[in-house]
Amino acid sequence: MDVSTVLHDLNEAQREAVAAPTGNMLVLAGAGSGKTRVLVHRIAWYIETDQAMPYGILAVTFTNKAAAEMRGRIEVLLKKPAGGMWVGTFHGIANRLLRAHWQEAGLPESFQIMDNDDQYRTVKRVIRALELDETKYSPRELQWFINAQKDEGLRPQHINTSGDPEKAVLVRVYQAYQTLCDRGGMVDFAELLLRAHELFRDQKQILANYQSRFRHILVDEFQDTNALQYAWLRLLAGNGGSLFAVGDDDQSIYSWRGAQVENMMQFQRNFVDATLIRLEQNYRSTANILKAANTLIANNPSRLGKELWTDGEAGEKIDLYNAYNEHDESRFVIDRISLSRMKGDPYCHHAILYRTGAQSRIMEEALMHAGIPYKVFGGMRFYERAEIKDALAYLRLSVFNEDDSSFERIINTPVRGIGQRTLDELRERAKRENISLWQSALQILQDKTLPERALNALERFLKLILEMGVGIRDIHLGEAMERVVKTSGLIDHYRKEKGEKGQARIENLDELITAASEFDVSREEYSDMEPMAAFLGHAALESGETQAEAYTDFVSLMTLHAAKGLEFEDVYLVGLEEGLFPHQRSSNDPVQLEEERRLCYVGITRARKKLTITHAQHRRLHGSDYYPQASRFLAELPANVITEVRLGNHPAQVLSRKEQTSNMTSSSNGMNLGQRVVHAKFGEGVIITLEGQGNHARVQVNFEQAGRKWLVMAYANLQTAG
DNA sequence: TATCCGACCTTTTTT
DNA sequence: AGGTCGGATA
Repeated sequence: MDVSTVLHDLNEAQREAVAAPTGNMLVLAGAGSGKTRVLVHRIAWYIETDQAMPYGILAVTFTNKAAAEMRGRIEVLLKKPAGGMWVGTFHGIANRLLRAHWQEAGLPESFQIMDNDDQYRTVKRVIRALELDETKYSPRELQWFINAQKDEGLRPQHINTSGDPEKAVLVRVYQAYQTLCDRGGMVDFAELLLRAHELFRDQKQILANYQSRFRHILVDEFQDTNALQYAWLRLLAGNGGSLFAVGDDDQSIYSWRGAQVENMMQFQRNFVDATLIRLEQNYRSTANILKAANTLIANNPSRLGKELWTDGEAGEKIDLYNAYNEHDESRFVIDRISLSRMKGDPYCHHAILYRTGAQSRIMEEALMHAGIPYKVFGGMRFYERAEIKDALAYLRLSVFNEDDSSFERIINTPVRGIGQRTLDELRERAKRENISLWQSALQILQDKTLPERALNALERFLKLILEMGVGIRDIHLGEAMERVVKTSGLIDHYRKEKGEKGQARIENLDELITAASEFDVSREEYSDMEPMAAFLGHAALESGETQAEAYTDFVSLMTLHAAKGLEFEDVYLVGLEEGLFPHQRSSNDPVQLEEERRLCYVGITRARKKLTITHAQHRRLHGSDYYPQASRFLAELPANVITEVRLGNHPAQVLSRKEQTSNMTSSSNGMNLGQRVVHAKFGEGVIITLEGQGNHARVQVNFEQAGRKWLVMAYANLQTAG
């Protein structure tokens, strides 16, 4: 292939980035500016100009999907497989490193990867073992705490509790959790990164080897990197390497899970020779859509700065519809989609994007009612399903008896008469003797410290696992999986579950057997792993992308977060209301508010041809009524690219009588939702929530001056106003 | 020991 | 409103 092919079809800024001399570079790539294209072409450029072999290139992404796409596009461009090149997620690459250097990393050879759910259960076990009050120390929060520490690269001993007894407890849980993980050879997601970082930091020889191998490192979505990922990259890049980082600070929407946009600013300080290139020409959206996006995001004070432009058409204006309520909103959206479809646009050109997952239901109902095919993205993934995790736990336990978390998961699934008493005894002894649950069970069987019944049940369980494990490492993965599913009793167990759910679970178990038989252990990235470890790692790290079946036409429904990186002809951005978007929990903090705005920016820039925004005057949420104000983001959009949609027939007339009456009903106190009231101290406001009856009735009022207050009707002495 | 009921909570999600 | 989780109950 000719080098010119690599530079062909690129704009000036893209070409500059692709053909820049080897060195550190930060590419500020706006939405739709050909970010992946630049990454892929940069790699091809290295190879075609003989600056690098595929063997010397490392490309890192955040999702498996992005990694797969990148690899695919590179191979298309090079017209050959890119053997020897590492393309993967941070976690996938960390896993690969740790499998190859498990000894130096201080891990057992076949360490297990825990997913979120495994981690949650383990944290919970630790809290119980430490006899802490679960209501005071919630497992969720502790899990979050532990991950936040790891994301910062902190081990328990590094954390300064500075005499804070509360924090000391958190650290104690972290410590106990880590001890438990280490004993069972369990590695959580953050631990993968932490160990990979420590490996490079502490093993100079290993680091030197990889530094001399990967002279060319490329990172996608750089704005999403956390402290640890960036530190790891810096170690690997060292002084002589070249780090090509592509990102967009305006699309940083994951700070709440540790991503640090500051890494982009930091990059230029850490790599003083680094060049900065901006990709601002947009190939996706119309000029009107870009104008809206640019104007909105300009309200964020802390940006690197960038303005998208296109040489394409202005396009249609953005439609804005103020719905009567959420049903009217969904009806409006679905009517529009039907109309568009009649004009010849397939359903798959349409996406409905929302802030919170709870908003999908109303849309789904309306779509179902209208008989429009749709798909909700971002539900439970294949390998996260209970039945799949059960089967994998059997597999793990049969291979590695000491795996406590698998033991806990399946000891009584299906129910086999092993109850709380037995479990307590098992845990108690395991803790006392500092042994695994399996060993604890063996001892109990020997000492007969439980009633006959329980002992029998326990013995049957151990025998089952032992028999299951005979020679299981030596047979094909598919056969192993089949044996596990067939002998575990899971099929019968799930057959008893009523409804279609049980049937679906059994089908999933069948699919798991298929997945195991078809799993390709010969892939290059698994070269340092045993087949079983490779498969289990795959199950944890690639929890089964919710992939659309090919050749089917459907409307896509997803959260704004899930929409990042995607594009659609027609985008419906729904629920643009204060409290919902920006979300209540972000509205009080300027930093979080900026992130909400970036989220809105992401949403707007998903649209190619047409953007429609909706908000409702009245919305039922978590069982109570809200009369939200329009989102502040609407006021930040330029008026000259917006068309306010007024329907010929007023929405209220479309409502059924039942809906009208239910919405008009006033409470027993003569107060209505949305009613303006006066309070002696707080002044004027609007009732936004009504709860309870008579003397117990409480209202939430949004006061113009004093903000939101909860008041008890019996004491508040509210007067109606306006 | 298994099942049922009610209290509680409710942003975003990848690995 | 709807799902989850833990405790109470049969």
